[in-house]
Amino acid sequence: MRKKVTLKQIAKELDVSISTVSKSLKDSHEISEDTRQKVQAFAKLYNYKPNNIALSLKNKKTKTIGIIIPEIVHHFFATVISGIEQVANENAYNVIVCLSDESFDKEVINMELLANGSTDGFIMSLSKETMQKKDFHHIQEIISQGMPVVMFDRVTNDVFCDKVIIDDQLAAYEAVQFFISKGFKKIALLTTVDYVSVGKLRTEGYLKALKENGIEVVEDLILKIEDIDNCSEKIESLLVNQDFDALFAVNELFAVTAIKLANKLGKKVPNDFSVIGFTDGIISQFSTPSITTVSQNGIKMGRKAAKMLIDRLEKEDEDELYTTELIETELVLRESTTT
Amino acid sequence: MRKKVTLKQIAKELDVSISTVSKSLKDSHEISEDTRQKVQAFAKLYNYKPNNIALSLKNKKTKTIGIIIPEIVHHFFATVISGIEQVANENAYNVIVCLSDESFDKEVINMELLANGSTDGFIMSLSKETMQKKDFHHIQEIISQGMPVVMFDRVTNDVFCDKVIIDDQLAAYEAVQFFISKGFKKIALLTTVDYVSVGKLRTEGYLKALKENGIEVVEDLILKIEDIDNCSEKIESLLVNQDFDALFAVNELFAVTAIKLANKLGKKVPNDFSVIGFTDGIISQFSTPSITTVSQNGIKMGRKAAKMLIDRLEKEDEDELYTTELIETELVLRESTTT
DNA sequence: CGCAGTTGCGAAAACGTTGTAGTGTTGAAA
DNA sequence: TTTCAACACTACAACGTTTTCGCAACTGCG
Repeated sequence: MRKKVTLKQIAKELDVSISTVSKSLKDSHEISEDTRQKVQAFAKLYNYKPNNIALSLKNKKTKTIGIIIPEIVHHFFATVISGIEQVANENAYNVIVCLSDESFDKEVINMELLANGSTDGFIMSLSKETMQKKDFHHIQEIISQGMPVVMFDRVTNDVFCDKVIIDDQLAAYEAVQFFISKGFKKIALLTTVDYVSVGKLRTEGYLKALKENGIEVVEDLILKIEDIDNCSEKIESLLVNQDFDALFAVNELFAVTAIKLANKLGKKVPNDFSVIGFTDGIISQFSTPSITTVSQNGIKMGRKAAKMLIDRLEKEDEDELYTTELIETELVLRESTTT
Repeated sequence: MRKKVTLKQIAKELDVSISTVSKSLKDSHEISEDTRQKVQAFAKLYNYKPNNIALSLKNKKTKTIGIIIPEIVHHFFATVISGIEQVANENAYNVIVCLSDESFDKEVINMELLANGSTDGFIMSLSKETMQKKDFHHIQEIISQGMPVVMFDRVTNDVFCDKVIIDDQLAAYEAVQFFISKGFKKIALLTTVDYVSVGKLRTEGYLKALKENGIEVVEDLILKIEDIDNCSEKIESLLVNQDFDALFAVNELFAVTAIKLANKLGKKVPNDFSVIGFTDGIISQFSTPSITTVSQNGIKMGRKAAKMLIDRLEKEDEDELYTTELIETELVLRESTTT
């Protein structure tokens, strides 16, 4: 076994000082051509690479970004990580990923762990439990220590920091407008409970579109779902008991579940009713019929978040001007809507 | 802004030595009750947490696992990460993720970067390019430096290290056996080019099942696809020109694509032919019809890999006995096969 | 020959932590 | 009165790196 070689060992071997070795490798003019070449040759031979940990300690910089997300087995979050990783890589940063599993405690523990020197900053999306508790002390604490934080997608107004979101309300509004432009008036909504910020905003967009077009809001057409894993029954009862010609779902799981249940009940999408989902994931692309959806560009979101964080890290003067960037969405037309 | 407090600062503030502070916080019996309490109270007040980087440097351990995978926007890899993360968390390890993007160079760069002190070991799945080039020097190098590596899914026999794989050949064999037990004799295969180890093994399982049952191998029923993004044409020509009553695909994308194209051509699954895919991902669950598939338990695979790595890290005596663990697969029956 | 300037290198501090090896004071036993 | 242990604490080295400062030896100039 050939352990990693250090400056000290090279120095000893060549009978020079550590400083000389370090300077030689950095092509310092203080060192004679002769010595420089000798050291460099030796270093190359033994494949010397400086120890990152030592560098981090010395420079008080880790060149590492901490990512805290609720789940990784979720296409949207995976794409965001992918985007972050791209920009991180371009800027010689590493990415360390922690999962909160939608748990407040895990979110706190992970952040505190990483904040103790392991990362230079954070990019995060709040866990459900955190949003419900509205407890953001752990984040405030980290920001107050001078460590930059960028929040994306699931954000809160209670914390001042940079944010990257899509304009959820506008996106939902446009989706519903699309329905209305097709002549649909009875539009159902499948959404989440209100503490999920994005669900709430999308609901607002839905309501706004109806109001602006003078369409009455029918409460029975709005289904707020708490538990995503057991949503079938509720959706089925909506399908059975209500009459509508279009359905807007705030995520793709709701959309595909509704379509599957409709099939079971002998209704056909889009013939009996049209469907628009949210988040352009695998499901929307590959289900039959494929689902028209509000595409939320995760890659772009990740890239933007990473850019914001790195900008702040590399900029010396810390201006307190936090910004919130909006990532544009796009309605991707597929088979679940009539043309 | 309240910067992180260090031992030195506490020592200065309380007018004691750094050692005293360190020992007080560790409840050393060398320190008087009085001093201990004073220090601990102060540390708590200022929310002292030891600096991970300094600890890493001192202990020559980072408590961090490096993960190198080809892609994160891929449900299977996401589940593996999830599994790794679970075990890592249980053992107070962190997880640092790097993406090779299926590129050899990125794989090398990322590994070398992380190997310079950032991680204690690696869990990785080879990039396509690496498998094609059969160049594993970067991995050998890291292992020879005494850093443990665990490979999963896309592995190679050319590197000696711990491995976690599914029995690809057996799994494919069983899937094809299932078809044969249903009376199907004309079984098509959608597979990858041979340098992708899993594709090759699954192909072998297919061939073995046919042979054992005395079924002639028809080359025209076997389609080896190079480029996953442009597979439609080739699959379509298979569907049009060949006649078969069952189709086995080595991943779910091939499976769903075949089903969609069949639909377009007026053929129905499973009425006209049955389909079995590989990898129990989102697509298989939510496509219509949902797809019978060989379930590859990513979580379990990740957990196992993490356990193997951590075991090796925590065990002092390094035995050179590398093992290869097999994760069992399961045929999940859904709508794409006749019952 | 004397002085300043250059060249080539080394010593040491710093980053934050831990643990070993002292050090000085007190009290009790011989 | 001496000796020794116990106590409570401090100094220092070490992990691997970078960088500032200092110190020789040599060069060139007057």
